[in-house]
Amino acid sequence: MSEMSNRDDEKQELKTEHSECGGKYIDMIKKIDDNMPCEEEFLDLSELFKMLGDPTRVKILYALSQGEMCVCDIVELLDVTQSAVSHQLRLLKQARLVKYRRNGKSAIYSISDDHVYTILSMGMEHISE
Amino acid sequence: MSEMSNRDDEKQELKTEHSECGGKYIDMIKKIDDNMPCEEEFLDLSELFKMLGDPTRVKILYALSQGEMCVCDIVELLDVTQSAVSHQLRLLKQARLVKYRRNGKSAIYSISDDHVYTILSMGMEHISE
DNA sequence: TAAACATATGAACATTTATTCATATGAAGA
DNA sequence: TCTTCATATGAATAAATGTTCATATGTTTA
Repeated sequence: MSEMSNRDDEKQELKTEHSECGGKYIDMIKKIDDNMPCEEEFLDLSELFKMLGDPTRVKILYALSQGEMCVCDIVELLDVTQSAVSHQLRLLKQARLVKYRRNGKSAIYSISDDHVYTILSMGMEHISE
Repeated sequence: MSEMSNRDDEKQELKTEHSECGGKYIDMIKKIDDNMPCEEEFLDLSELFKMLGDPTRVKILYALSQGEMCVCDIVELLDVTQSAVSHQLRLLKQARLVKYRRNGKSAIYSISDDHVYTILSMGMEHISE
């Protein structure tokens, strides 16, 4: 987790006492606490995963991982309403997980960067253990 | 996404027609559809990410990624109620993302496998782009 | 065995979230 | 310009989720 930098300047004072249970771990805990990523970082991280934490969105992302396509293609591929797809695409767009361009009447969506693909694959690998 | 096998035997008939918009993509869509992972697979996948899609759980997992620790250590490290931590640990345990053992009065929790760590790191990398 | 500590859990509550339905916007073609 | 197709969006609703509070369970020690 070396990528996690510590941007939290107003970090809380470390308690000088520790409950009995983990007495021997105090130093370890203190060290971890000093390097804890800040609240905002955790929020961003969970926000990212939250986007992947819905069947419809994960399907959409999987579909797009195969190549860019328009909304009606997605609607046909998955068994989801056009409206539902559109709503979810908006969320994915806001989260910058997908991008889109207009082509005539169509809106062509695609995965915005390779990380998304990688994370999905990791997830897939995990669940098939 | 080669890890995604197709376990869905009762797959829907492919529509023979396609709306005008993506006419030229028909073959691509058909090919993608044939290889779509099944519903259950998508459910499992989104379920996994859902577990990572909450600030408290992500914090807990981050803490545990630094080493095993007991509940009260986690409570101290994060700024969360003992009850909230316990509830979330139960979910994480159900999802097999963490495991635990008892040590006297304490319950020592730890990350159940390396994938979790890897996925977290990927996520971190993504949000700091 | 009684008290203290560590953790777990059920119920209640407030919030968030995803879908649906109806409709609006926007682009292309007749 | 009128119609049609493709997509977007607002409001409403139902369901899922996370926290809190109170309390239960389980373990150690006096």
